[in-house]
Order: sequence, then structure tokens, then C-alpha cells
Amino acid sequence: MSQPKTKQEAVAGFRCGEILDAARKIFARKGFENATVDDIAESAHIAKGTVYLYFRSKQEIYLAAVKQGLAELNEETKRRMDLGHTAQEKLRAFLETRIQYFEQNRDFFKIYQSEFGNLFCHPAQVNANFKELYCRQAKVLETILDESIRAGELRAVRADMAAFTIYEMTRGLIIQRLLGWSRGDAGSDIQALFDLIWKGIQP
Amino acid sequence: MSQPKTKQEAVAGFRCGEILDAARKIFARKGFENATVDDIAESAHIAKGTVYLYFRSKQEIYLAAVKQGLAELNEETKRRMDLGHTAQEKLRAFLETRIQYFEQNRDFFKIYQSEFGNLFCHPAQVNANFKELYCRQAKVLETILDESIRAGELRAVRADMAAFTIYEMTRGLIIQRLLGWSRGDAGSDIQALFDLIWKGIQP
Amino acid sequence: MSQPKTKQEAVAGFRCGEILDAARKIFARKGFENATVDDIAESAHIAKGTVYLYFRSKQEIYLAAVKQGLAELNEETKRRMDLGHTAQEKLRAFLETRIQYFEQNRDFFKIYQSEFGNLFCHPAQVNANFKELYCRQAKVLETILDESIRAGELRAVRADMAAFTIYEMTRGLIIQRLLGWSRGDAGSDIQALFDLIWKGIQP
Amino acid sequence: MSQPKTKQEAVAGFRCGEILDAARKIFARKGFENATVDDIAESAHIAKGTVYLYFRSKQEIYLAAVKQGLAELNEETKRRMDLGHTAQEKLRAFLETRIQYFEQNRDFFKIYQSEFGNLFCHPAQVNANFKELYCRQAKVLETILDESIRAGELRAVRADMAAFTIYEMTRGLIIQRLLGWSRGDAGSDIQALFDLIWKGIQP
DNA sequence: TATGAATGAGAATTCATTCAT
DNA sequence: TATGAATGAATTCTCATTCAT
Repeated sequence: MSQPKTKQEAVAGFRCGEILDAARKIFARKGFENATVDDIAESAHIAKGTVYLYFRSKQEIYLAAVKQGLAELNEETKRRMDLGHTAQEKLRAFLETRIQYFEQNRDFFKIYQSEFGNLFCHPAQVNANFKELYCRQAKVLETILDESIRAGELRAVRADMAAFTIYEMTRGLIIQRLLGWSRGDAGSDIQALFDLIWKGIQP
Repeated sequence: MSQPKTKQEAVAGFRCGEILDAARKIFARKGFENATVDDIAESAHIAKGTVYLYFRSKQEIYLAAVKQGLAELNEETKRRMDLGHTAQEKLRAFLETRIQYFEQNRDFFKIYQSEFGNLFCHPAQVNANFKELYCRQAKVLETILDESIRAGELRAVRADMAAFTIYEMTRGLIIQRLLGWSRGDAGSDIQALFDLIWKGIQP
Repeated sequence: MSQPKTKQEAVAGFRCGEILDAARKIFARKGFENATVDDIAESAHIAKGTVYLYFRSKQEIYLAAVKQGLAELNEETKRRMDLGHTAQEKLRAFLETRIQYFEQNRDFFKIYQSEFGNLFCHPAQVNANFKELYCRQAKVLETILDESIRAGELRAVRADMAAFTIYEMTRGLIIQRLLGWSRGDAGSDIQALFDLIWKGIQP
Repeated sequence: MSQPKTKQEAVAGFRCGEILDAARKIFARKGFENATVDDIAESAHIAKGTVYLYFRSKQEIYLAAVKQGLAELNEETKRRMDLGHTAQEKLRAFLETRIQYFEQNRDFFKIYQSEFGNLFCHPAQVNANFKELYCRQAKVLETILDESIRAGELRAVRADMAAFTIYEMTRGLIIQRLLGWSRGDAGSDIQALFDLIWKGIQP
């Protein structure tokens, strides 16, 4: 995140990135438990020991990979939502950004999805860490909805529920698409989903 | 499924049930990989070897636990939807049954949810097995929606997408509730969700 | 061995025999370690627990199976050797009996052979038990040879070595035949072997 | 087999050798089934996991141990037979080499012998692998005998049978010696055996 | 006697992590 | 920094033996 000051740091950052890229690929393919540190090291073209110079444990690699992706996604989502002026535009931006991001980063989606699946059987400390990142995404949406409802642009639905629900619908759509269960192209899927949501929340 | 004919079979069925209950508890708490067969045996108050008299492998226990729950849920959902006469009643029945079932079988929901998380990194054979059960749930809904749209009760949304989306929203709501992120009681959460959906699909 | 006095004993003897027959079949097919008591019980059409009414352990079944076979073979060999008058006749009887017996009791031969293979890694107590039975076979032969040498019928070879050697040649021939490595029929194989031995020991 | 090019390879070769030596000792003492990988590791003064860096399974260790010994024995036998000029010299070389080799590598002989014992209840793949090595030994002898018979140096016995028989007599002698059943010293045992065989096959 | 469900010790194998080079 | 050999704890599954019925 922060700029590297020295060449050392730059190299270190580069290595971390390579490892995380490799890790995402491996974790996506095998899941956390079945991925081995050897797999990751091999995929990153370094030795196993080297991995431990940059990360303290397999867990840590995993967390870093999810965090990095989530942060990037959140940032991108926020950026594109800010470009919209109306609630409608912002909502559409939310849907589009996320779906496009996940389509382009399928490995990341798989991990993200798996992470969600394990939400209930994670060490508490891991969860605390992620709950914040997860919630932040819904919060952004909740805020928009809240404002729009107060402005009379939307009808008085429960903003917290609507936000989380929209959030989940997005996830559901991506699952359908990644598993090949959806028959439409991305554009029309997004449009159909947006339409459904919008009808549900407009006054 | 079938009634036990002999005392032997009854006892065997009972043991299977005990093991599956224990398994659900353990898998819910630790996830598939971190649960050990020893954990399950201990929780079922039997010896490890005994588990293997009833199931051939840890995998098999897991699959049985998920299948049993899914089958029960599907059956119950269908039964209650059949009691409704209008699309509205059927949809509400769908939401209510599922949310209530999962609230009452939290352990099962956690496994179910985790199963979804692993959808992308599962052995193909497991997936094939479950895709059918997963899809059947959405299909039931899709059929209802399809009929209602043709009858003019609902507007012409894409039934496949709407079905899967409603399905996912339900799941999302349960997650919120189980993680304690929802502030409302079950009844009002269901009402709010139903309202959102209904507005989205009515003509 | 001894005659059963009561119906009880007769039944017990019958059961033992059934178990030993089954055991021989299973041990021959799978070897001692890979044969399970369940296999044996199933093959004998009784329950696993029943096996333990007649034998104290898997070991014991095995030992009993080998002993029974060896005793029978020894007896038969002795009987047929006694029918011969000259050393030549007795030697030929020795070869013929053994080869025919093993050809007709292939399962037993496999166990016997395996037993020999484990001669060096057996619990001492087992070995002591068998050494006697093994040696008795060679001893019978050694005695014959000894007498014949003293009578001038044979040249002065070392009887102990010749006996054991003939004994081993027999075993070797059977291996060849059971593995299908021998191209001749039993009769001509026996003849060829006898010829070789006879030339080696005649004056 | 091939010379190690790097220090790495040399170390790896050394480790393999250490493990195989330990394995031979353990397998000889306990037999394949009763030997544990832990035993082998402990005997080689390394951790259990280390064994698996060099061999994929217990089976593989075993096969490697037998193969290595057999190959060495075959090579040595061939080398010493080639030094002889007449059939008599070659035959004596065969006997001497094998008996001396096994006397000096008793652990190997025990495994080899046990291997023979399991000839009939082995996984087919193992057998295919060994049959070749076993037969090659007898074939060498058969060829010599064949030539000598055609040259009139020996009488017209069946070479295949004679070869296998001599082979088995050798094995028998070693068994006697290792079990302490033979009263003579190695030299006189070899001489007696040779005498017996030679008389059996000379014209 | 006969049964077969229950037991639990035991074995092979894997892999995250460490550490000497 | 980088390496990769070594470690050993942990896990699944098997099966001889026991015992209540």
C-alpha cells in the first residue's frame, strides 16, 4: 500500500505480490486445506523456505490474499460509485463493478466465496478481521440507500437489509455465471438483476 | 428413509442418526477439513472404529449429513409451498420455511453454507452429486414464478434469474441473522425480505 | 486326530475342520497378514465371533492349518515310502507323494511355502514348533539314505545334506509347476527330477 | 547406479543407501508386514518424514531393497562365472558366489527368501517385476548347462529343470546354514553340494 | 453355542514449519 | 536473502479381539 522507500522494500513488495498471485491461483484451485505451501512456492517459482521469509504462516498468506483483493475491490467499487450522481447510477455502478471485477479475477472470487463459506468455522480472530472488510462493502451501499430513502428517491425499505440483500444477490449472480448455470451474457444478467432490485426499492 | 423391519435395522438407523447429528455439530464448528473422525466419534459417545461400521469414510459421513438435511429441507419446503394457493402465498411459504428451518438447524446451515463455499474446489464427483440437490431447490421456485408470470400474476422478469436470486437473498438473510448482524426479529426480517422481493416482481 | 467321544466333540471337530479349510483358502489367496478373520469366517459361513470359540487367535488358526497339512503330508509320505522295498523305490515314492499332494492341495502348498519364507522372521515359539515338523520330513529321507549308503546301495554322500537337498528340489519343482514355469507334465517332471537325483547319489 | 554429479546427488544417494541398509535389517528381522516405517527411520537415525523424501511408500523401499540386492548378486555371479573356463568351473563359481554372498548378506537373504514365500500372494505388479530378476538367475545357469550338454561335457538332462533345481538346492543349503541346521563349514558344504550336483549331471 | 456390534491400539502417509548452509 | 532437506505432530482408516445378547 505505502510506497517502498528503498530498493530492498521494493523487491520485498514485488516478491510478496508474486507469492500472493501464486497463492490465489492455488487456493482457488484446491481450497485452503488442500493447497500446500509447496504448491504455492512452486507456482511462484521460488523455494518453499523463501515463502516463510515474507509470510509467517500459510494462514497469513491466505489472509493477505483475501485482504488485498477485498481492499482493491472496495476501492474500485467506491471510485465508480462516486462517479454516479443518482441512486440509480450508484447502484448500477455497484453491481457492474463487482460483477466485472469478479469475472476478471475469478481466482479471487473463488477464495472470497470459500472464505464466506467458512465464516462460521473460522478462528474468532480471523473473523473479526474480515467482518470489518465484508461489512464495509455493505455499509457503503447502505449509506447510499439511506440517503436516497430520506431524499424520497426510494421507498422506505429497511436499508440495512436491502443493502445486504443486494450484496448477496450480486454474489449469487456471479456463482451462477462461474458455474455456467446462467444462460445470458454478463451485460444482460446485470441488467436483469438491476431491474429486479430497482423495481423492489423504487417508490 | 424406509422403515426398519428388524430390531437390528432400527438400532443401525439409530446409530447412523446419532453419528450424523454429532457430525453436523462438529463439521459446523470446525469445517470439514479441521473436523476429525475422532471428534465425531467422541461427540457421538462411541469409539472411532464404530463410526467406520456405519460409514466408509469421513467424506461419506459428510455427504450423508448434507444430503439428509437438504432432502428434509426440500421436502418441507415443497410441502408448505403446496399449501399456498397464490404465487404470493407460495413465495412467502418458501421464504418462511427455509429461514425457519435453518434457524432451527443452525449446524446444518453452517455445513450447507460451507459446502457452497467449496463449490469451486470440490472433487467433481461431489459437485455433480450436489448440484442436482442445489438446483432442485431453485427449480421449484422457478416453476412457480414461470406459471405466475404466464398467468399475468407477476411481471415478465427472467424466471431463472429471479428464482436463483430469491434463493440467494434467503441465504444472505440467514447469514446476517446467524452472524448476529441483523437487528430485527425473524418475523420482521422475513416480512421485509418478502416485501423487497415482491415489489421487485409484481406487475 | 483322536476320535470324538461325544456328539459335542464331533460337532466341534467338524467346525474346526470347516474353519481350517476356509482359512487355508483365504491364507493361500492373501497371505497371513492380508487375510482377515472376517474373510475366514465368511468363507466358512459362520460369524466372526464363532471362530474365536474354536481358536484363540488368528495365529492359532494359521498354525493349526499348517500343522494339519504337514501332518497329513508326512503320514501319507511315510505310508507310501513304506510300500517301497529298495532305496530307489522309496526315494521315488517320496518325490511322487509330495508332488502329487501339493498339486492336489495347492492352497496348502502356498501357505507352506509362505511359512518357509517367514522362517527367519517368526516369533521363536512358532519356529520351534515348526522346525520339528519340517525336519521330520527330511529326517525320514535321511534315515533311508543313511541305511542305503551303509548297505552299499548308494555312494557315500553326506546323508544330511542330500536329504535336505532332495527335499528342497521337490519344493522347487512344485514352485515351477504352480507358477507355470515348467513346460512338462507332472509325470515327466518327476521322472526328470528323480533321474537327476538318482544319478547324483548312486554308487 | 550412475555417478552423482553434484554434492546434492551424492548426499541423496548416501541417504538412500542408509535407508535401504536400515530397511534390509528391519525387514529381515520382522518381515514386510510387521516392519513399520518408524522402525526403519529409527534404525536409520532419521525422522519418519525423511524416509518419505526418498521413497514414496513402504512398498517402494522394500522393492528397492530387494532389487538392489538381486542386481548386485546377479552381477557378481555373472562376473565370477565368466572367470571359469569349463562347465565344472562355472558351476562351482555359481554355487560359491551365491552361498558366499548370502552368508555375507544375511539380512538380504532373509528378505529374498521371504519374497519367494510370498510369490503366490503378491500383488501382480510386484511379481511381474521380480519374476524377471528371479528367472534371469536361473537362465544364466540354463545357458551354461545347455552349451555343455551340446558339447558332450554333460549328459543329456533337461537343462531347464536342472538349472532351476541347482538354483533351489543352493537356496536350500543356505537355509540350512542360516538356521544352523548344517553341521559342516561353508567350504565343505559347498563341496558336498557340488559333488552331488556334478555326479547328477555328468555323462 | 452362536452372533456381530463395539472397541481402540496401531500404521502409513502428509505437510507446515524450521534451520543449517 | 534464498534454499530445500529434515522434522514430527497429526490424521485417516483397519482389524484382531471382546462381550452382551
